[in-house]
Amino acid sequence: MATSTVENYLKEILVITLEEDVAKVPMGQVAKVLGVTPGTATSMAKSMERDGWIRYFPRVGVSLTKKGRKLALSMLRRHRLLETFLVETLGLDWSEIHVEAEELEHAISEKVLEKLDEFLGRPRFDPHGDPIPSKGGVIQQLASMPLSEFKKGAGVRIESIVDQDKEFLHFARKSALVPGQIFKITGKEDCADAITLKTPKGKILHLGYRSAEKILALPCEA
Amino acid sequence: MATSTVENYLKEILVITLEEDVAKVPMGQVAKVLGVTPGTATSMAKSMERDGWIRYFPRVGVSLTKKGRKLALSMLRRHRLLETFLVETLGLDWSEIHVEAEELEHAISEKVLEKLDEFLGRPRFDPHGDPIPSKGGVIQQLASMPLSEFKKGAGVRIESIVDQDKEFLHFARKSALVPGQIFKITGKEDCADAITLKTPKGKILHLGYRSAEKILALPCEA
DNA sequence: AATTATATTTTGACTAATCAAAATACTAGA
DNA sequence: TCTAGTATTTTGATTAGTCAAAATATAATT
Repeated sequence: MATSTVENYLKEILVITLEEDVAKVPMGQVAKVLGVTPGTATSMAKSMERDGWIRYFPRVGVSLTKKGRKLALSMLRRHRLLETFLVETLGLDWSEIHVEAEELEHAISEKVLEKLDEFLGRPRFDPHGDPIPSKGGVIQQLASMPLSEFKKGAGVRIESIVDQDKEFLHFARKSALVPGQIFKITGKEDCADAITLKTPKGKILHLGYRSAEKILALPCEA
Repeated sequence: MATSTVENYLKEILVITLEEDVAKVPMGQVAKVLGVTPGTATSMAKSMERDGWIRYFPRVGVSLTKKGRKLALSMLRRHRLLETFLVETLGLDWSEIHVEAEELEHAISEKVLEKLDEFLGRPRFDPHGDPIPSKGGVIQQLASMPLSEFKKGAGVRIESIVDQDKEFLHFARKSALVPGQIFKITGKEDCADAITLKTPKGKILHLGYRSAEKILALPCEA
């Protein structure tokens, strides 16, 4: 039914809606995340509205219809299950899986996906720590927030890394900034825009705000 | 470089070349296996010649260039490794894997494929019994022939089923007509176009020539 | 050899997805 | 409120892949 281009648009619109908790995503942003010119995004928006995937509000933005959200969630499920497979089963590097899953998600059928899910033991989170939508399209929303927004002294558990940049992911992993890892925020200096973290084992880590904003965490007992 | 449409054309042209051992594949046949009109096949042939994938001889047919053959072999490798994965690892039904692999083969990268190959233990044959081309593009050619061409009394080992029809594959499996299975040809009646097979365990099976032609086998001690 | 049948190619048209660049609408600052 | 800047939409063009149907070439039969 939908082409893989349409699937990509839907998925990205969903991700923005979830991450920023907005109702309508402006065309500029759509164009940016999809790597196309704004004009292209506009014309896609029109044809996707014609086909009932989204609602298009000229000069404002787009939102998903029920049908569109359903497919978008299914794409997100595919993407995250595939990432899990690539890491867990095939042992690919954490920094490589995004691009690979991006391709495979359009080619894998529901049937194969279910078998894969079963094979992986029905995981609920992907290697980045992001929740995998259920088959029925339910996605667990966590109240995580960027590391930069926690107060000094807080205990945090890393939830996910909101950046697909290869180098940054590499750095993150080397620094133990991986989902599940627990830290205590031992220092926070607004003027110097620096945050200091400490693992339970006593290892110390310094981060700038720019980086700290890309790391989502949940409060937890440190 | 190549679109997945081009990849499909190349793979099908290769398969025909291997199976029928011909140098040039006529456009009608290309159109048929790819499920497009003859006109489409012709125009694709021209653009693929322009891009150096094939040689096009008007009113005669097409053949693969070195570059085209290389990619075609790589597609065949992907296809067959994926089929192996779908059966061995995910436990999909033998009759379903062709269509699934057909999609996935265009989306899987060399890197992921190598990891998959390793994970599967570098298999040399797919579930149909067809040889999997090596990474370097070498494909083992076996001197198998259709069941219908063996003489009465001959021992045979099923090599592969040359048919992707779901129903036929289903029937074949139910009748133990699977790669590796050994039979003895206990009867052959040209007029009635019937062949009788017997398993080492004594089970008896009757086949018409139409079906026997679709089953490739190697001679072996029964 | 003439005619018929079959295979192949041409032609003209269409859809999806894209870009560049011009036109337009909105927003925020002076 | 007027203006300058930014975001969005239009316009016109391009490429890949496809079809239907007409035109043409080749092969087969009488």
